Amino acid sequence: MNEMVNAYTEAAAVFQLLAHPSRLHILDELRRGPACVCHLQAVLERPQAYISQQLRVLREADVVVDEKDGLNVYYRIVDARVLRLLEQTLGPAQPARRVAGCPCPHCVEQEACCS
Amino acid sequence: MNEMVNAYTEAAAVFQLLAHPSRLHILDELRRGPACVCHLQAVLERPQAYISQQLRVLREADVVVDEKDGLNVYYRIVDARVLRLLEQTLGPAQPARRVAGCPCPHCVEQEACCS
DNA sequence: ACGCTATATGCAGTTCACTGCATATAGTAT
DNA sequence: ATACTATATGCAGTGAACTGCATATAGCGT
Repeated sequence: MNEMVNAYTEAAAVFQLLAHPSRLHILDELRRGPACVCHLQAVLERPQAYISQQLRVLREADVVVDEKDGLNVYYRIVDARVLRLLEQTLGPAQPARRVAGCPCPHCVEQEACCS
Repeated sequence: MNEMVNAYTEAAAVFQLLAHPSRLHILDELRRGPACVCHLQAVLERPQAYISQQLRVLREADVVVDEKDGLNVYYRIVDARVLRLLEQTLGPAQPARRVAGCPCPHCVEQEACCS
């Protein structure tokens, strides 16, 4: 029976991660594809430190992983269980998108250089 | 965009309800079928007041409803979304069962009256 | 009416997560 | 080396959730 209690505790820990609007928003954005901190910062309209804090929570729970690319750090979801829960709750993932306020290479349009 | 933020807040509230081992245990037991407070009390091995507290949280969130039958109050899950999340996380519901320490009519075996 | 059982509610102490702010690290460019 | 950008970390204040305990309600049997 004790192993069952632990099962509930474990499951509760996963739900705890999702029980937060900002983290949910971050994860929903990451469902679209890997994104850097500045991207999430622009989408959530929250201070950078705040985003990093929530990302740390998700990272330490092995829900997301980070991948450095020069100055930028790209995060992506690696927990299939979380992905299923997100789909169940928020519906199918939306397509990736560029974000206005984000200066990362993925978001800055390749503009004509000599206009 | 504000309605999206609210969507995250709403979803987070649901996850918050599930982000607790005792509530998860209670809901997993209720998946087997309606159960009275004394039943849950026996299963969780927690004081009655504690069980009622958690049930109140679930009731006020419209996840469960109560139905009085004499002295006993039977609870059951009415939120399909929560049922799906439980199945996703804990697997399929187990069959109903009688519980030793529970004095309610559903659990007390109909013993031979004159033995 | 009285007592007994099943359940609900109120309240207080404690813990813990959330949030903001200041600062540290690390990579890049000049 | 210096300056700048992107991100991470540390710390403290606040508030909310968890928990336990005492008590209230409500139905049943005598």
